[in-house]
Amino acid sequence: MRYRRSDVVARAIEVLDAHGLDALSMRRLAGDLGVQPGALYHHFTNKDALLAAIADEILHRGRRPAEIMAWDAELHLLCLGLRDAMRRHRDGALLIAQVNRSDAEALEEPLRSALERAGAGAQLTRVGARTLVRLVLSHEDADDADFALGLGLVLDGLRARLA
Amino acid sequence: MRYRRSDVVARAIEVLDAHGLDALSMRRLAGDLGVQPGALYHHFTNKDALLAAIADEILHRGRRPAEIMAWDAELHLLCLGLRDAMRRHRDGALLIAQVNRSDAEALEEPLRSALERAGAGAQLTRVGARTLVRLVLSHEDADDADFALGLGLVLDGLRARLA
DNA sequence: ACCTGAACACCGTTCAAGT
DNA sequence: ACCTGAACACCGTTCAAGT
Repeated sequence: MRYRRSDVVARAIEVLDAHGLDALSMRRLAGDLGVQPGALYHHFTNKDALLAAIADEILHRGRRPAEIMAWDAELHLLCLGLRDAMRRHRDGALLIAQVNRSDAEALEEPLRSALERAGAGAQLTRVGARTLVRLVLSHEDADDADFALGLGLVLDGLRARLA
Repeated sequence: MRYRRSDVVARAIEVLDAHGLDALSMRRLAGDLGVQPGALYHHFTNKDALLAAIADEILHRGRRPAEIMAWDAELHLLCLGLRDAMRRHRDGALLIAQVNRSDAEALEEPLRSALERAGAGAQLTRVGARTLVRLVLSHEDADDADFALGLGLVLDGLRARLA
């Protein structure tokens, strides 16, 4: 048997979409790939590393090119993009939230730079980016109108402090 | 061996505080209580039911009496109370968030009634309560000043729509 | 009613040994 | 370098049988 690291991630995403995060075990994945469980540890130091690689793949698929626009419009767009990337996969929000607990920087970074360009101080940048990311991650189940309203609440608060 | 349902919950909270949510297994808990694993299933239908009972206990310990005050001050106080209850226990936010995924009503209800008294419509009540609860649950790690700012952002948005 | 004993069907992870 | 085989140390849950 021979396979690449990226094959493991690709197959893992298929398992995720078809059966959910609970079914995504190292043993099952190894079985699907026709390999012994221990073999996966040659490509990933542990399960968290595999989940991080999956999250990375899911998020990079949903990347959009940077455009020049107002800071609040950019934040809005970034949040919608993150939401879309999550929602393309079963348990996407659950997976991203789990990975985000040990590495919050990656997801928050684009939001931070938009807030900094808007003239936000260190605290408002930190709290604004974190609040928006967690809002997206925790509203996977909400419909689009409810999500837009929730996002609007936070953006209003930011506008009141940055206008 | 003889013990009550409440003994199981009490001991579970001790395990939680001392060793974290990962260490809180049915088997370990049974061992601590000097009982076979299967015995716990006479008091709780499954592990989720036990976790729900623990969450219930943690939240009821942090209950405060209702007072007459402005709706935004009440929302602020309810969120602080929820945050305090969570933070009294190791992995408190993680536990509550997990239980909240299958039963969101219980936590949101007090916030909903405050928003309704403020004259919010059905959508704003629903989204406002959900956003605030999830904000609290996702900011366990933030310090008090950052949390207050994050809460202020959302409350500003609500005020802009309810003033 | 409440618990034991024992099983069933799983996990993540490690590691000597093979190729 | 990459994988197998086999083990270690765990899980949640069920259920006949005992008291």
